Amino acid sequence: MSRFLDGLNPKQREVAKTLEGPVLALAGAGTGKTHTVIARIANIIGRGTPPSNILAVTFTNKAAGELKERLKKTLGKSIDLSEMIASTFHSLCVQIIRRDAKVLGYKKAFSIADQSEQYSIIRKAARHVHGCSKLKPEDMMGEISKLKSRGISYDQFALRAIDEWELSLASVYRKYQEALKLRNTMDFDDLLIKSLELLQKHSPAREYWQNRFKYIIVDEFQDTSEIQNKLVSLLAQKWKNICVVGDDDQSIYSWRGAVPENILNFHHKWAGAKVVYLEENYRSTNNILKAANAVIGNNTQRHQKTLWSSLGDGVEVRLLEMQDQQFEAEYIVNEIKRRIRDDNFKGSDFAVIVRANALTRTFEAELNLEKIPYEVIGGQSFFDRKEVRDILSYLSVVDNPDDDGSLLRIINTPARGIGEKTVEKLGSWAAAHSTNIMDALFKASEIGYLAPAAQQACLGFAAQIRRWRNIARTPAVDNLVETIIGDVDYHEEIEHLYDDPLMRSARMEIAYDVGESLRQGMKNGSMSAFLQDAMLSWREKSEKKKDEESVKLITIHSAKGLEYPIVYIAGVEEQIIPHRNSEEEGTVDEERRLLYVAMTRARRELTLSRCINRLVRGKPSKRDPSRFLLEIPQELLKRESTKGLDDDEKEEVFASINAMLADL
DNA sequence: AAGGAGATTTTTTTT
DNA sequence: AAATCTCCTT
Repeated sequence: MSRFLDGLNPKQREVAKTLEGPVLALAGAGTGKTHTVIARIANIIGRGTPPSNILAVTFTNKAAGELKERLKKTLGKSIDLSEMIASTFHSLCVQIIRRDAKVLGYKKAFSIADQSEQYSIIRKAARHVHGCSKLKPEDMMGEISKLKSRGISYDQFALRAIDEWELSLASVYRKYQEALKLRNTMDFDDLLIKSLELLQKHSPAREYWQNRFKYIIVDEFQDTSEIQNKLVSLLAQKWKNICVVGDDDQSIYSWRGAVPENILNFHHKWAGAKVVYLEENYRSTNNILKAANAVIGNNTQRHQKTLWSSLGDGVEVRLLEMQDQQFEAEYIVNEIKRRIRDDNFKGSDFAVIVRANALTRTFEAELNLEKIPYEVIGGQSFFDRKEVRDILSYLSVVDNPDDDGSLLRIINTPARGIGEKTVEKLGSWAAAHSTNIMDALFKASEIGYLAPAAQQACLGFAAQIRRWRNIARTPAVDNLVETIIGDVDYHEEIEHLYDDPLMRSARMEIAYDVGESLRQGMKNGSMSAFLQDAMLSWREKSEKKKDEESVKLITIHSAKGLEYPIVYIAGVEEQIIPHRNSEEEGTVDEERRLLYVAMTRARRELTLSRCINRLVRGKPSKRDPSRFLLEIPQELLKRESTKGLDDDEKEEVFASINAMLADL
């Protein structure tokens, strides 16, 4: 018996030791899923399989990194895991595509379009399609993305379009794809589609990857899309050693094309699959589980699972009923502060979980005020900052000349006399000569209808780009970011944007940080790889490692898979959860799962909170408690309230709570 | 071309 | 409330 199976319960052991053939592990929240997966992989390697023959697909790149870390600890330093692929579907696909980009008709230095670029392409495409110019690009993008995640091409969609609108959409879809192709760019969906296409049509690629992956593990299988399922099925076709792990109760990404049917039907698709239920929860106390089970029990379409734990009942689940969001934040932050100071807790023991990013604002303000270190996970962050985006666009322009999107972003940032009119002319010239905007920029002198001053500006910028491109081929690429910042006088842009000198230096710092990441990235890959990687994991990369002790502010979606000793779920109100856009039949179930996911993050203490009044987009509004609160047996909830108090009374309540806590 | 006032709209969630 | 867009002036 392998030593890696020690300390697993019988069910977990079943998953970790059944290496041959398909395995489905239905693992409830907190049932030691990751632990089991690690034991399984360690077991595979322990029996002599080289790590390069293993593929572990996780939901985020961060999870992939942690998986490898923990595996390294389990196996010891002597085992080299660098050839084992642990990544998201999207990162895996980038690797598959990069190896055979030419076969697919892309250049190796392809770019990956982020959401804002997707929107801008859609907007442009829709302008010329009858009836679409008024529609919101977000809505169209959503529809198109859904089609793509089901593997439906624009041709297929056009053929079965049932009305005018669908025909128009098909046309936008087509234009969108063509524009991406011209830019040598793929969007997130394309990464999956093109990989699948490659594997289906190009047998050398298929054989290479099928041979390579003798053992495949897919985590969070409930959140895979149709195309992801197809992809992984194809990859596993040769050896059929596929182990999927997931929990239908935690399926919260249907809006991104996830189909829970993948996990519900796995054992039909893979005949003879071993199905294992993991139900013993090692994370939460029974009071928390009882409340969570009560909520999720209201969903009908699910694998019946009942989590239980041997950790005892623990303290009661609380429900705070607060006057407004200001009270809510003060009450919770005050409590956190007190308990850090008096009860020997660290900030990192606490998480405030919310349905939507915007709800973290009040908490941020309050935590700032109380000088408690905190961290917003997800949200707006490093790679989303203008400075980072700008610099990455410069690099992308150097790396992929077809990337019109990035070029347009920085063509006049900082201002260099290439204004709107000029850009428009460059665009039409490029279109007329069926080339990219970069080409137009370089050939500005041939464009007669360009103003002389504009021509000069274009040629000047083109010369700079040429220079950077030469540098990119030399070891001096390590300092390319600094060179660019100097050449374009990016300081000017920053000075222009911010008046506060402190802010200015902070912003410049951010820009230079990209230089550091580039240096790191160049150590083990090309600039293309660095940029592609940045696009796929910018959220995770943005987390500053400084504050291990900080309170976490986090959305439910980002909190999936994580756990915290003490959890507050703020804003448990109608319109928020279930969200106002998800009140139709069928979508409420997913909202319920969201609350379930949030509740099951808690290890020791769980506090739900709702407000009576809340400012919604600047307007005060009366709030109703979430319908899900009524699904929790009331005797499980301990209520605390600041309903209808004025400021003085509020102070009193806080004081008495503090006194009470001090006594404990 | 660039800046600013005023109007308008809005992510729910993320690879 | 905040971010984005429109239109207007310089």
